Amino acid sequence: MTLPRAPRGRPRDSRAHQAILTAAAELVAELGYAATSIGAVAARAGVGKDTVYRRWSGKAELVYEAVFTGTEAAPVPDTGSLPGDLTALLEELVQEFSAPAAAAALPGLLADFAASPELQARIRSEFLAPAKAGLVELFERAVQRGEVDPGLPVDLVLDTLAGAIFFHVGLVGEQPSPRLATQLAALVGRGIESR
Amino acid sequence: MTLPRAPRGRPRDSRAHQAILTAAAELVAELGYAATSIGAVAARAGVGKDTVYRRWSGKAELVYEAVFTGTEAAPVPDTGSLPGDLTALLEELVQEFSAPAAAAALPGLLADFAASPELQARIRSEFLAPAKAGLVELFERAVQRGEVDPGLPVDLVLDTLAGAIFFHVGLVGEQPSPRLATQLAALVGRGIESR
Amino acid sequence: MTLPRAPRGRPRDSRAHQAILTAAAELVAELGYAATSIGAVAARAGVGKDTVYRRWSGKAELVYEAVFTGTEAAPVPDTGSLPGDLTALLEELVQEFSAPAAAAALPGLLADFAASPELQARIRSEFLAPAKAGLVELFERAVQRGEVDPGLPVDLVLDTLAGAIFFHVGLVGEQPSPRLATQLAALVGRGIESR
Amino acid sequence: MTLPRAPRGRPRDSRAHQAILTAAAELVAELGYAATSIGAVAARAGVGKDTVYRRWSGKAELVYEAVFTGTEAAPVPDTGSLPGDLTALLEELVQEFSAPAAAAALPGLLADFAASPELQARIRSEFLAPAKAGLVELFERAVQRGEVDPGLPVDLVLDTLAGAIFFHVGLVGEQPSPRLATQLAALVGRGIESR
DNA sequence: TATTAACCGAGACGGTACGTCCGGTCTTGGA
DNA sequence: TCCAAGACCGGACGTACCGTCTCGGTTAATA
Repeated sequence: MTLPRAPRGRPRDSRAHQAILTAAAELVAELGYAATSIGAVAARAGVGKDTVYRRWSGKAELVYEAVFTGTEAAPVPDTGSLPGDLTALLEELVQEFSAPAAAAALPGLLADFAASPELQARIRSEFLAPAKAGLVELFERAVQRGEVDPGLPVDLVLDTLAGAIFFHVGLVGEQPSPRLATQLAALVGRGIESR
Repeated sequence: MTLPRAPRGRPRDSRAHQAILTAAAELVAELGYAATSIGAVAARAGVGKDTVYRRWSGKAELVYEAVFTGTEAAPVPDTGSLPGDLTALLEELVQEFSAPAAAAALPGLLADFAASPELQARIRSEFLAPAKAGLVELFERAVQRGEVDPGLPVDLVLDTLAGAIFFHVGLVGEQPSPRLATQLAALVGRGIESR
Repeated sequence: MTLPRAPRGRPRDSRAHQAILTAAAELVAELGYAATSIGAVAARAGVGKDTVYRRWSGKAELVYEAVFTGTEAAPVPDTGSLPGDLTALLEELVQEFSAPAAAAALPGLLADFAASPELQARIRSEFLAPAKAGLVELFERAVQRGEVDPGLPVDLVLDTLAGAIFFHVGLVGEQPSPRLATQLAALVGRGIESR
Repeated sequence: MTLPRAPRGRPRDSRAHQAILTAAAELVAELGYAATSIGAVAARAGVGKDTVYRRWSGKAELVYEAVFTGTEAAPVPDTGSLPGDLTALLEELVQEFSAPAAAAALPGLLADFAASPELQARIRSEFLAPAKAGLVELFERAVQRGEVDPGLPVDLVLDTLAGAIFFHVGLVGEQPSPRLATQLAALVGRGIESR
């Protein structure tokens, strides 16, 4: 157990914290991920570079938190049918991935995460694990309704959904078609339904 | 018509060209994409930096050619059935994406390509367009056999297949399961077959 | 009035400052001015290149300070006679110009200074102006003793003395004859004395 | 003995020779010595770089010939008196040194010559030796007229005259005062006359 | 109330890579 | 053998960031 470690000295300034996140999200949206530097984020936030490094280990962690942690974890959709649930889930995912800052950050972010085992583990546990849990819940209900068979390769389905959207958003660079979620839900939904 | 533009002056040395590509592929496999610098590639190839910049505009273009252009364009599979064709196609794709240098390069490469409109266009026309053409051919045969309906969203299927594999390879960082191609072919194959 | 401009942030490291100057002087003496690069100076000083560029705008300014600013401004000689004063002044000047680092640096330094209006102004105000002031003082005493007439072209005399020594040292490249100062003092001294 | 070595193959193109010299003089006058590169000279002359290197060993030799060899060796002045001869000689020297291309080239040229023993020797033998010969001739006449004593340190006088003008032209960067030659002739003339 | 520890902004630190430029050489096809 | 063109290797340039460190100064909780 880690003791709570009663904090001594001056406590961290939460306004600085927020200012850094805001500055990071803005700069990523304006300049892109690669052209966003820690120094520039600190300068825009009116903060020293150390104040950034004291809280985040690097650009990837900072931008990840700035861009993807604002989103409230939406409840797992429950529309009563697998296609409906999938469509709802994907619409959410599409929306999250195609927000300006997110779309600008995603490819670079993924590259930095992929290059570091520690970050890879973090992304798996903090981003993919909850998503997988939601997907599992959704599938369990579909199994009970007889729509899919148990034993689905959930990881594969998750990689497929996320990968499809990422590839589309990352390599097109424009707002994704509004039908993307529907089409993808249909494609994958039929791919996994029982027969 | 593009004029042949009679070449003048000393022609470019094809051994230098090849040495650079080899050095780039090796360094990416050894150090990863981010830690590979143009200067280091030039040094290992025994070449001046200018000789690299004369041929490629930057790291992304160079590594892309070094890692993905060696592969011979395999013929579109024709096994007689949609699932067979898809599986064959995906096995090829999985193999190409999970070669050591390719797996090490992919995330960073995709990030750099996504960050530049010019490179984005190149990847679309040189990598995705041929793949789409192959997929179209494959689907046309499946339509004639009655396995799928005409009017498939081929782009979406392509993004789905490539995205799924990329996401899997990029975020796991290990050799992909040998069943990946089969499972994905089954998933997507069933998703698009006519009924 | 220049505001004191309260310094903020980490102060500059005076050991780095000194190490750079020492390294620059050594390299100029060893390799010559042209073969001395900022990068090599930084490396020998154990310092990043930025640390050099933060203090000096280029090689000329750095080497000038490294080679000519160590010298204490010697007091204007006062031997009681014009020939004595001139000889003493010139012996000092010869000694300063023919120190190994100075002799190696002078021609290149002069070339770089001559090529830039800003540097030209600096050399005029920081090097020539004090020398001229000393010469004026020396001449004023000689005028009072009746040795020279007032209204001497001091600038011309200064250019003549410095130019003669520079030309000799720069184009011979060896230790100047010990009689150089004496001979030159005699030549110019007689040239300006009143009759 | 070196044989005349009957030339074989295509003879050198003398128009190229002249075009290179002209281009070099122009570029030095326009951009200064340091900013003039062999490549740029070749390009402006419409010539390959090798054609330059085939005739000159480097920038210093080329610019020296381009800037200082056009001048016809003026005859040694013979006005009948030492002051007159000196003034005439110096007016010529001032004019030669302060021509636009010469003034722009001199400091850099001197630096490159000083940095190389071979070039130093060339400048001594090709530039200073003839000048010294002229000075000797001039002084011999003055000795016969009883104006100066034999045994003058001719080298020192030459360094003084040339150094004074060089220092003045190089560090002022403007057209020298028209009185420069007169003043300097008076100064040095009185310095060496017999009494 | 005084001490102390962690915070803060600023900016210098040693390093590394960038992409450009030039030097001097070499290699084409053609004159 | 020369020529124009231009590629070759090497190396310096000056800039930008990285992540760390060092200032003077601030802000609480502890003693």
